Amino acid sequence: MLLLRELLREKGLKVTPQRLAILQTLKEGGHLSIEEIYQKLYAQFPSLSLATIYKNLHLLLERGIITELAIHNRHKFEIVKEPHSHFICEKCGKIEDIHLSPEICEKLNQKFPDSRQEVYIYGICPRCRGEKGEKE
Amino acid sequence: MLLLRELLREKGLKVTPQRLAILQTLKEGGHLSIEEIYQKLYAQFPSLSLATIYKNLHLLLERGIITELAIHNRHKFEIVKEPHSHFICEKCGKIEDIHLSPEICEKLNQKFPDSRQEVYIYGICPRCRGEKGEKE
DNA sequence: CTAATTGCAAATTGTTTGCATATTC
DNA sequence: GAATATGCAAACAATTTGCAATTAG
Repeated sequence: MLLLRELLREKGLKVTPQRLAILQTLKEGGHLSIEEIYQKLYAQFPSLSLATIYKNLHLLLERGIITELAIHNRHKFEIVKEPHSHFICEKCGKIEDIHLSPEICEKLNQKFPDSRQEVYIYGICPRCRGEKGEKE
Repeated sequence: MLLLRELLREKGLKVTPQRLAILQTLKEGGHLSIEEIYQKLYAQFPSLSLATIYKNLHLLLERGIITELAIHNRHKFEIVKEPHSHFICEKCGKIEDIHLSPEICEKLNQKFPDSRQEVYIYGICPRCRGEKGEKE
């Protein structure tokens, strides 16, 4: 289990309540947009400014503490963790971490050594698929 | 070889010089951002407005004539063609179409039936890797 | 105490909208 | 001629910057 304050110190960043809160939110929320982070934090930090979030996300990206997902035009961020891919439901918009099978990963790595693969799978999630009364 | 004007008519869009130019540019350029399209067209169409490009790209997306690539935060567009993936050079930023091996495609389709996969491979392209005098 | 961080307001950049004019079919 | 498209300017939204006040180490 990663201690957020240590993570920050390790990377040479000061530990501030705002930073911890941003990381904590990402940790809980999984994949969040800037606006979502702002909304979630507004309750505990009415003084928190968007500028601070922007500045921090840039810093955290730079230091490799978080990554940015390119889900079409909605930027999402998540804390760096083990390599994984993403499934995006085209109906409800939910994003889920998925793990490709070892064979696929191996094949990709074989074909593109020394590279980083980002795989996005767009489809309908089980929940949306299964629901009888169409949600929308 | 696809005739752009027919493509437009098929989809119920009127054929205008601006539209043709935008499509032509995309066809030649491969993957272009809005700004890039604008730059390229400015020479032949000094009157062309960004608003027109925005409006047209939305329409073309809607009708499935073009697709949008989510390359981190730089939106790129390209004309719809056979399924393919993209390689992005982290050094020079070049984007190249790549084709995954049939085995990988098959495995992905098996694992995620009825879905669309977007695969981005980030690495250093041969040109950047090979050049002795570092470009930057 | 020093350097980094915050948060405001202003500046900048990116995108969308309304509407009068022009164009396509 | 009717419906659609263009392009301008204005509106709106997203992101960045400068800076004085505050905080972490």
